[in-house]
Amino acid sequence: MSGRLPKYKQIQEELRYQIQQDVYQVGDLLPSENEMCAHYGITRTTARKALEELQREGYIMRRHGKGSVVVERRNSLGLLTVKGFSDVAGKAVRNIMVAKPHVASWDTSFVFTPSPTEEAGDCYRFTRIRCVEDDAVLVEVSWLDCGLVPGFDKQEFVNGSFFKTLSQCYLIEVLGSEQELQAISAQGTIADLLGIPVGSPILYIAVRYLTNKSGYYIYSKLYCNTSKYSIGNRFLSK
Amino acid sequence: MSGRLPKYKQIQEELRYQIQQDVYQVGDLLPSENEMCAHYGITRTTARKALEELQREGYIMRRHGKGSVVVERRNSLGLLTVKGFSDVAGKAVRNIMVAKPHVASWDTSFVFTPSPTEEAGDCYRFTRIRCVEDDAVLVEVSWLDCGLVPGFDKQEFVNGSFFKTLSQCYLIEVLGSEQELQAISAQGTIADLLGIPVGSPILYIAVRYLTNKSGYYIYSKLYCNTSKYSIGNRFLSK
DNA sequence: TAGTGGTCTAGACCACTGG
DNA sequence: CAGTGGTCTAGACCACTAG
Repeated sequence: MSGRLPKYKQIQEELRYQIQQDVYQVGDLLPSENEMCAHYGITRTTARKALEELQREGYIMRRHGKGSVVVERRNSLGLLTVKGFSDVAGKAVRNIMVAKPHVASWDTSFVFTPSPTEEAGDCYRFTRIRCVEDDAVLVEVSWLDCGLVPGFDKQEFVNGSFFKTLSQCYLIEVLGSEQELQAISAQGTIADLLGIPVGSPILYIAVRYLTNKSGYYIYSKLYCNTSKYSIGNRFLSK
Repeated sequence: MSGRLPKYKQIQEELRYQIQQDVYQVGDLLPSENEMCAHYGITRTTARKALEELQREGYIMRRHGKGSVVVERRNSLGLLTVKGFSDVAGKAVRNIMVAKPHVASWDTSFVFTPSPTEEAGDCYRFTRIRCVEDDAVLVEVSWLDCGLVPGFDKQEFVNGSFFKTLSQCYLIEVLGSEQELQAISAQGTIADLLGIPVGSPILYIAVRYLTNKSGYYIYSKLYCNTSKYSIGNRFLSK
């Protein structure tokens, strides 16, 4: 097992949890790097790494000469982070499997063209709807090479999570993703699943996930009704 | 002058330039960390910092035990990086000022509400269109507090760049941004400026830029025609 | 001025990829 | 196996912020 997390990650997650639990509230300063060193018995390099990651995740803002300030978290869809859709702050999220994984052929009408190795064989394909408080906000169609995940159509999802299943059952880790965003008009099935009129503007996101199995990708098409929940994003430079 | 760039930044920019110039092509390996240490006379920490930044920018992909691989750059809008819209790989980008900076009142119909300090006074407002090869793809309406940039309506843009002007004339640095994305239908003026039929689905992005002047922000509304150029994005974890 | 984060050095051990 | 990147230590000097 690769098992144990690096120290900086453990500390990062502990701090993130404390922010989520309001131990540190918006505007508060996190402990300084030196205080963290003393508290955890680590060096500044490790403390900094944890804090830099938290900044990248949008939980804090670091200011030279001042410290690490907890920043306001927006009430919008978890977005585009690598692992996809997860937390809409404080709201109940539900997933509905519309079409269970089944063998299909590759869809070619797509921004990302499958690699030749992939296109030669079949793929598994499945469709889910993501709801926030009973509003269907996202239709997600995903597919991946059959060779990558043998028996995937008979495999139960671990905790209902696709990525957890990949990691725990197939040792596949997602290293990153590429996305293309477009505004389009909702058509038949999609409009239907989202419960909106045909022709409504929706956000279409084509995603290609990079995995640790080189040459193999995971593809998703997301159709998102942004009328109630917009897609939030935060970037911090420096 | 704060002037000189840190070593890691210099190296990062040198490598990025070499990738852009095809000195290193897609699929190529960059020099290893140890090779870079020897070549530049630095330590691994510094070399790593440069490479991590390049990875974050989406130029390379780092693989444990293998090296730093140059990855394919997408042919889509420069996107959502902090400094906004810049390079559409290899295409001519042109900006048209539709409405020069002028004094206006705050727009309240907005995802981000101005802070009380801001709302008390007036603001400067201006509108630009961004074209890629003669296609208008983006309408951008920006505004910011009058107190932040005195005389902004009489100020020529440095190199036509809003951010350069802020930095060089007003010592304002952009530290990051928050964005909300939505798919909407194009209405009158916007449809007109983009040269598309009313009702066409477009991408609407509300942006709030964080600056080094605390309490002051810069706001933008982007209306983007994604039918020809989609918005590209890349995330790499770990 | 004291304390903070930003940069950097010079090491070390480990886990992973490839031949 | 040799070489790579991932993590970590124990220092250092500097620029920035705030009282």
